[in-house]
Amino acid sequence: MLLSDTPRNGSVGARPARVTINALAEALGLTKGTVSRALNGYPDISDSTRRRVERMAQKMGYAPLAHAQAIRSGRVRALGLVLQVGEPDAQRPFLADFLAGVTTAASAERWSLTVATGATEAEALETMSRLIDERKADGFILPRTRTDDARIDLLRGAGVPFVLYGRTGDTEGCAWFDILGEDAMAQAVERLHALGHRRIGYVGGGAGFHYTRLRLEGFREACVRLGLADDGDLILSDAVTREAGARAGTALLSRPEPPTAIVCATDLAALGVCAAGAALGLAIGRDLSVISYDGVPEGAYAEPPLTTFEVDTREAGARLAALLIRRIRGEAPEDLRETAHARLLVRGSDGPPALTSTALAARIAGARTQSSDIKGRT
Amino acid sequence: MLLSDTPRNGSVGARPARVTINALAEALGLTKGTVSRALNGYPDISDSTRRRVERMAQKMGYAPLAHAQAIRSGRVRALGLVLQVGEPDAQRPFLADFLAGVTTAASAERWSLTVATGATEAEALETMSRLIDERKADGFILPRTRTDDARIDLLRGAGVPFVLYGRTGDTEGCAWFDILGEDAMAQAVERLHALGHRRIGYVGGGAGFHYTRLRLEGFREACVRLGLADDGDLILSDAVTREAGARAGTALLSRPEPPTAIVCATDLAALGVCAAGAALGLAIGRDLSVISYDGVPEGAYAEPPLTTFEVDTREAGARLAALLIRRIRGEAPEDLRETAHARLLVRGSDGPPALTSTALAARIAGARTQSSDIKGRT
DNA sequence: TTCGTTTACGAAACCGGTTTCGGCAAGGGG
DNA sequence: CCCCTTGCCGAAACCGGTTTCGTAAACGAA
Repeated sequence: MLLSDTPRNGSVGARPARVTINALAEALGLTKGTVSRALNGYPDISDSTRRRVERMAQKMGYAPLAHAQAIRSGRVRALGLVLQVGEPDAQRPFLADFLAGVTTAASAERWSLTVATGATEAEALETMSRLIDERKADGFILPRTRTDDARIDLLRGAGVPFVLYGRTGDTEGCAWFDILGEDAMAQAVERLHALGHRRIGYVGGGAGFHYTRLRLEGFREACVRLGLADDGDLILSDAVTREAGARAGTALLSRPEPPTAIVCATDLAALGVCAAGAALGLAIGRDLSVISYDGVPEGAYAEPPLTTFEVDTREAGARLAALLIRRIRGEAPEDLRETAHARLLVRGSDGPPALTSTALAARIAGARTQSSDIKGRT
Repeated sequence: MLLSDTPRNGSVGARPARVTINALAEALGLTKGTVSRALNGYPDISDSTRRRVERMAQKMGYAPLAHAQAIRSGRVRALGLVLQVGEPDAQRPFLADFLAGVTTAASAERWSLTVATGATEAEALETMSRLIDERKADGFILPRTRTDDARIDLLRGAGVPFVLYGRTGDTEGCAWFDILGEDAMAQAVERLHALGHRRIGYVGGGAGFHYTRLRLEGFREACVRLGLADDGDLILSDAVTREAGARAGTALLSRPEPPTAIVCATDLAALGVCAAGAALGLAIGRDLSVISYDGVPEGAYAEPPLTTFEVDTREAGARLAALLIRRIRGEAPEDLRETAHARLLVRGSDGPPALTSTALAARIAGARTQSSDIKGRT
């Protein structure tokens, strides 16, 4: 043919030929149809024959080719994952762990993982369509779910199985695994309240992502439950980068009655808040407490190290893979919904308030004057 | 059959049937064999027919199923990538970029990417064998190559195409893409020399990885060329974590004649070196200069931000994918070797030396006494 | 005109599995 | 003893492609 082809078996190291179902059948004195049925649990095969086939398959090291099976069954035994790169993403440092979880769980069932990417949402959708068209995956894991998620619409429409990492608005036909971020946020408030904080600020996550909504709800619920003023002024949103976190932190600390503690929906925002606080001369963990969520590695090396809720991303990947395989095998989505808890990692960024809100406001005002003096001089 | 199967076309949204080569052939009044040959560039098809087939294929949206092609051709149009997780890895923050590069380039040729993981080298090898057995990939990208790499032996033995991200000891049959880390290290030395540094230390990378050897060579070559004392005492190795970097930094700064600048093979080690220097009361960028390599995001937020060599990981992934596809198509490995340069990112961790080595030693000795005083007190 | 080559396509085998169908033999009931 | 099940397996179709082989028609040369 025209396309350049090199037979792989050049020279000496010729690869040993694969054991096919035909070879196996011949060795057993059976037909390949019988062998196939024996291996796939058909009821019209005697137990003795089935055992004989299985033993011989084991002995000869027979493993069916997924793509050969796929031609008839339509299943390639592959999970699909389309990553949307190109926007800030707190989960990115954990990608390797996530992949480890997914692939390990998939391997256990002899499934594999097909990964693709898209720079924008539109591109991700397009990529997903292509993978569906080419049957490169039997189903998809959808990370970073939005309240209103176009990927879900696409897959629902196409009738392709999927499982969410996160929850979403319209749950019909959705299977998912999620960490209860709302519980973590509530727990953060409880902890700060117990430490003596009475004005607690909040810096939320990215707009549109469902976790943002849930975590804010968790924060609010705990505030109400503990009788803390539900002061809308202390709640800011849409901070997923250090820079946005710093802006939000500065804004919160500039309030007439600033919070003595700030809960953040993401570590990156929290690192920004800490930087903003430090820039105002505050000792994080004393003058200002910060608790956040994610467990990014950098948090451990921040000064002070970040108190945060850690997520077992690897386990999440493993659960998602297992759920998706079951979903592809036909189980109802309603039966495939799991949640887990984040684990609090107590480090150095929180503690009893060293100052009251009023005293804090004075300190901050002082720092501002000083810093503008400095600015004036340089 | 026994295995639970749900027809995907439940309810209304039944997926439109795929366009098969048979449907296409029928629409054209040709046989599927002819259509196949027309689409695959066989010479025994007239130009007019070929054009007619291509137009109709376009119109009907025909795209062959990779796994159906694979059954005959043995090619699944998939690249393989086995990640070794579970050990510290400076490249991890860039995994998403790397995958973006690989998958984008692969998609352009209608290839996909199969990802798997292994916790240890043995597990990674086993996983790779499984992928080969099950033909889940036609070839592999090997990241983080070692001077003596077991994966290369495995793939060479099995006759499976591969391409290295990095170079290796025995280059026979190897295709690769690599960044010239040795040039970066040499450039770092030149820069520091030009700034006035005369005693420059070095903290190397992980043992066994080929980049470690190359970067050290680059450092040494530049030192010799510039007439700097090739003082073995100023060279330390095997630091790929912050902690190891801190230990190495402390060790170098404890020398009788400490270096006024330290070049690091990895950013993580450099962050540790900076922390160690700061702990000794040194102003990084003045009392001690540090230049490293990788361009990890945290480097930009360190205090001071790290001067480092940035790698275009996404482009690397794209190049590797393109090279591997060509390799799988039969091109000779010797023709598939590319390199690129890292880009210097001048930030705040380097500058002219504020102190001589002797003065620095005195400062450090002073800091040590003071700190042990403090330790004694607490 | 005739005969040997090309050209260009059809027909069918093939890849490695799965699934349907049909039938033989053993077993059970009348 | 016969008939009807039932159990169990072989035979063959099938999935969606690729590749080989054969051949009719067009073409070129003698």
